Amino acid sequence: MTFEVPAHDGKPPSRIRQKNEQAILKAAEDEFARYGFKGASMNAIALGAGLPKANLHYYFRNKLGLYIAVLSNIIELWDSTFNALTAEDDPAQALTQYIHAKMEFSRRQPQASRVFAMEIISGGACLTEYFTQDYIAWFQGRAAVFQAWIDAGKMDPVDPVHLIFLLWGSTQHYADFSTQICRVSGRTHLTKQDMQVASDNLTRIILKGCGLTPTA
Amino acid sequence: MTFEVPAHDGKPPSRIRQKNEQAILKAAEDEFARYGFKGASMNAIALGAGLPKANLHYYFRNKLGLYIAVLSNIIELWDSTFNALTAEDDPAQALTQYIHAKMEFSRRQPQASRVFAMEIISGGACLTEYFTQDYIAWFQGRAAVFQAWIDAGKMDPVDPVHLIFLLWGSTQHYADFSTQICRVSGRTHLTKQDMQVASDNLTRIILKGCGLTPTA
DNA sequence: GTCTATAGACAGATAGAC
DNA sequence: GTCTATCTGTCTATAGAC
Repeated sequence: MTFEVPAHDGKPPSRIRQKNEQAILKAAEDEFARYGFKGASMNAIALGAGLPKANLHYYFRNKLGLYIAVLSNIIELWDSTFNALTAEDDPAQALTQYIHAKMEFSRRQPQASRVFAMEIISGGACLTEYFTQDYIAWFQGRAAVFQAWIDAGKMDPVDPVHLIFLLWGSTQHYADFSTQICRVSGRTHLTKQDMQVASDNLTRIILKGCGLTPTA
Repeated sequence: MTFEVPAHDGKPPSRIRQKNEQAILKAAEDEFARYGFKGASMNAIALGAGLPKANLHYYFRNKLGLYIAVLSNIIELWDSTFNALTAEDDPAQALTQYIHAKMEFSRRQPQASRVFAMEIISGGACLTEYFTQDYIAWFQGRAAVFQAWIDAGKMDPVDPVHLIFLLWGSTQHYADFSTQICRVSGRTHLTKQDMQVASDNLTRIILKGCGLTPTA
């Protein structure tokens, strides 16, 4: 899961370096979320970070290196949340928490979700080394948690793999498609309260749909 | 819902014109689905359509005009499917059919779904004239169908608006994120059978989650 | 209607002074 | 570490011959 590409190695990062790298990564996230890898402009990222364009190439080898760095940050965040689920958990409680965590992520870091979405929609060429055999094994291990719940009679025998896609698709939709959601519901942005209502509805339907009783 | 931008007006379209326009629209759909509006290249579209680059500007005013034409085709297709739902329908049967129709759309026209997804993720600037007051009214009318089912005691009192987002997000996920779905499940592409299994699982969970009994 | 040639803007990347 | 100036290639769009 680690394919960070540091521009320079060995030396301990100075305070200036850390601050500038963070500013660049933030500006890059916004630009890549809006235009994807190919459509993004290094010049626009430099402007957003408040630095001359040449400095980007000092901190990151090139456009692709910067893009990979942004993607890595996102993916680590996602995987750690999903790893919290275990076969020993109560499925109703665990799924409620997971849906809530994913929705919180969609609320707080929508740009990160969008960069990932754009990359996948574009064919995911930059993630070929991420989707390794190790990743497939990891995913199957995650699906096995759901299967364990089913085998223990704790939930309906739904297809675990498709349940995962349902969880991912429905929660990320609130980050990736928030523009559409706002327009049709006459909002300028999704508030914390809007997201709470959305999260509750989603939890209610999915839990009941899997034969689970909501937790108090 | 109609903002087609013909490059030339009045005259009846010749056979050559129709054929070339179709070839351009198809190539444009592929290019825009992969790179979004800004990242797409008119040169690549021309290559894909088997025409010199200058001919694109003969048939379409400019890059934006071509993009709008592609987007229009997509949106008309989506809306007509959603319009099929009425308050008089049996909700279980209607939702089953709608999910199936949306999944069929994700299977047969994934590129169209991706162009729309990219546009929304990018902020939907090109769709501002699409999301009018008329559209909001239309969307509320659609949500009212679900509310009618609820008021008639035919289904659980879920939030109709969020149910719609769930239906859209979960079905479009199979078009937009098919790359990721294929990678984690070790497939090269999603077969008709894969999509049938996905559709059945989705229908099962959502129907039960809304307090509906699957139709025979 | 078709296609070659090209204009003019902007892309990513780098050299080299400070 | 920072920043100006610039190189090279690609972008959209168009002019004008056929």
